[in-house]
Amino acid sequence: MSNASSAIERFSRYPLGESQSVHCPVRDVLDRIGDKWSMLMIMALATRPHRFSELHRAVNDISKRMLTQTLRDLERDGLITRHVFPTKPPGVEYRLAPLGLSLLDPMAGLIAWADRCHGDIHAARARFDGTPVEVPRQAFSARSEVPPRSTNRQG
Amino acid sequence: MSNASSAIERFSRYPLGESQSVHCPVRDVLDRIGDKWSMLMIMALATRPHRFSELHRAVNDISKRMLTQTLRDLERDGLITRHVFPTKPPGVEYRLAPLGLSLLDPMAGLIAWADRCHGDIHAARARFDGTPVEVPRQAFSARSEVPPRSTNRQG
DNA sequence: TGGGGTAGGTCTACTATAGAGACCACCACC
DNA sequence: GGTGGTGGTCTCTATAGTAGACCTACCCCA
Repeated sequence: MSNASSAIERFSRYPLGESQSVHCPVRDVLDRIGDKWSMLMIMALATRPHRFSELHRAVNDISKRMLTQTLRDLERDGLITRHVFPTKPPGVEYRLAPLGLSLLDPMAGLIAWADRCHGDIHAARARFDGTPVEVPRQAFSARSEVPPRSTNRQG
Repeated sequence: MSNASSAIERFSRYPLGESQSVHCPVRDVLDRIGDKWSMLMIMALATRPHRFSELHRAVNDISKRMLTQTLRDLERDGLITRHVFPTKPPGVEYRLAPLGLSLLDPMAGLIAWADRCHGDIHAARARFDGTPVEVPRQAFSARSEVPPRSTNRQG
């Protein structure tokens, strides 16, 4: 947590709104790699190049459609490259481009955090789900007709 | 890129498939903070506590519905806390919990990367969109009836 | 010689999720 | 006494994601 304060300073420089998204690399990049599959692809490719179906097996709950689309977007953004081998049937290999490689380091920090903290997160989640909401979320509405929303929406 | 290789080693330890997602903190955490808004909220709250409508103004293209939901999920996972002030009308303040604070550091690395590389990403994107696909993506199907997919899907 | 398997995708239909915007109750202010 | 601001919820619609059939072309096996 040493440079968290410098992080704070850095964050405060960015306008987060959509209207300035052209000035906001954060929005720009988060929209790209912050989807459900992109980081998983990068992680899979981090160790070695993968074939299409290898990736499909590695991340076994992605649909082929989303796999194709994610891979294409990643290629479009220069994070991965696509190599076709003229075998029969042709094989296609995906590998990290230098830009994608440069993402590994910052990603590793996030992964490490996830690894450290997912226990705490689960604990907090269990606590939250178990704790009845004594006052309704809607700050006004003091009317007692509305039930406390049953509190156990264990999504 | 100094510890990218250690990152690679780290990544290779994780099973990325859904079937083992209970063993995969990456999936677990990415599904939470890897959505469209969570990181933006964390960033906004990094500098100081915010009221509900302050957050809405800071990230002006989020709907109130998603704002509520994102905030609640973040609270549920122990990343932020929610404080109600008994003013008239009541005010609600959101602030980073220690767990959320600990996320700032790894996030800062990602933000810095985004800042450094979004120029390259845009360049790659323009290059990709400008480059006609000389061979159809579908590796077989050498039939020339299918047009080269018009290549300019400038999404 | 014909059927099944594999490769890398595409296409269509269905479903889950996000977004838009109305609404709520209350109060301060002009 | 109408307007705007408070923190949300609700419903409806649009968009995105999922499941799964399908495609071409080759190989192996019988």
